[in-house]
Amino acid sequence: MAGKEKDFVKDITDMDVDFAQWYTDVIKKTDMVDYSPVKGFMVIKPYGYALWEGIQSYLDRRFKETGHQNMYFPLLIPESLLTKEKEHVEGFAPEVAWVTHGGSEELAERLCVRPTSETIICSMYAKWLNSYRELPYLYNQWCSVVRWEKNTRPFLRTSEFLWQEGHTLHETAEEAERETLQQLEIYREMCSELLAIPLICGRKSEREKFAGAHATYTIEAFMHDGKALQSGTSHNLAQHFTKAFDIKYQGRNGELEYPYHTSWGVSTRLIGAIIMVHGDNRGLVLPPRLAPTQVVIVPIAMKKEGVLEHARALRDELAAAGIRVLLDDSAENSPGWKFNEYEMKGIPLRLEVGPRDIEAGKVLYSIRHSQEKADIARDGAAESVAAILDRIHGEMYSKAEKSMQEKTFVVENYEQFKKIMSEKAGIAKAMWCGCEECEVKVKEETSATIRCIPFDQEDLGDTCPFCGKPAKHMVVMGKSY
RNA sequence: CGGGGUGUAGCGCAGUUUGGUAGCGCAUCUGGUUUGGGACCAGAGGGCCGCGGGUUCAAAUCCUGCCGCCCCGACCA
Repeated sequence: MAGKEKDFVKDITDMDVDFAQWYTDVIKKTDMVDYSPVKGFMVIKPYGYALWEGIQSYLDRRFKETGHQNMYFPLLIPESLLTKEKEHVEGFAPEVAWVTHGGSEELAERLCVRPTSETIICSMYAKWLNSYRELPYLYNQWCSVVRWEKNTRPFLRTSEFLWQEGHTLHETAEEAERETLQQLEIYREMCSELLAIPLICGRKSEREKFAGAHATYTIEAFMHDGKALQSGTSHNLAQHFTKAFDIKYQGRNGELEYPYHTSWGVSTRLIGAIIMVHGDNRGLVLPPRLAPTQVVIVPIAMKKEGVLEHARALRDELAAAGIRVLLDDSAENSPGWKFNEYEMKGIPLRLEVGPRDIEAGKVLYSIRHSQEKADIARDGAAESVAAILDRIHGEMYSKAEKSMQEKTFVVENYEQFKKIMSEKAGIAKAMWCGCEECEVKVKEETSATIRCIPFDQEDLGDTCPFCGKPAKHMVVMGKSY
């Protein structure tokens, strides 16, 4: 870059100089969110919300294909319900918002704004479930939850966030475990197929698991700066809540039984992952299958005869082929301005048509993530564009995967691990003894945590590099958001 | 809750040290010329200088109390 004029506008902080500021610049400049009058509560504007809608429509289809139905449970939960499962209330109490008054009258029992809905849902399930014939219960809800966070950042951690939470009941422990893993797999496929984000999937340590869970499984994504982002979780809750809430049914043998329970969710945090995995110094880079606009057409020298007509015909042809296309024929801004604007907004593919291209029977294209520029024939443009979009998805996934590999290292000893964690974040693969003291010590000294015990185990040695005891599992560690 | 920063036009900022007519860039509006990497000319509109006290002939500027927001930690999707 030295001595060479940048061909884009420098309104965005360099991501390698100040990644946090880069992130804030990107979401503000691309008009995805705005700060509201209440700290930690954000307005999600159309461009940000459209991404959530894309995620919703993919997942909603997958949930329904696997037999789940949507329901809606109330926003407010009586305190007496929240406190029924001991570990759960201890985990969530510090960050719960309370409703204490109705109008000017103080309530006899205060009500919490749901931080998650296990308790209210279990109280209803207890009322409804009678027989094994009704199982499994396969329900999901799309809603928002509130957790009074101390440190908030748009999408990554906000006091209110949008999510979906699935809550299912099953006859057997095996069936519940299968459901838990099946939903995690749907999340993994969503990240891979829709968001072009590679993941490390696995189980959370006892210390990191959900408050009240028997086992928590996670999809961990890794951001440009090397930090991990827990991007979705699926919990096997066993009978912890069903016993606490006295959910019983008459089983096949006539006895009263407690069902096995799962819950799983992803949130608008995924939007933060998209930004921080794919973004660059020009701004946002959106994966083509999710991008609200996949292709933008910028006409050049619009007033020259035939240019606009040509551009409109091209747009109509692409739209008819099912491509989400925008023709920017506004006269207010120059082509250069439009190039920068749509690159900042992360539109995967740009087409340019001007008098020269029309004469040559060609269309110029520019790929957002790679800056690749070339041309395609005007005839059959829709097919070519569809093929390019498909190629972009694969390239973006590979690029993210490569970047993940570059950040990954094997922990040989604690000193080396400490050194790497203090210099930069990274994805550390290590053997681990399985004891919590070791985990806590590493966290206190380096702020890195066990992100998960990956399903894909590797044998890296016999001893835990942190304490020297015999190793039990291979774990992935790192700093996280 | 600790540490750092910041608050002036819709947005981004200068002005505060040393008190004296509230400014710049972008955006907006009008008219015209332009268009292959953020075009140009001419004109116009827009302010409780975060809020409350105080000092002073005079406060964006000095003193004082409060509040908001951002970033970094501890806690968490």
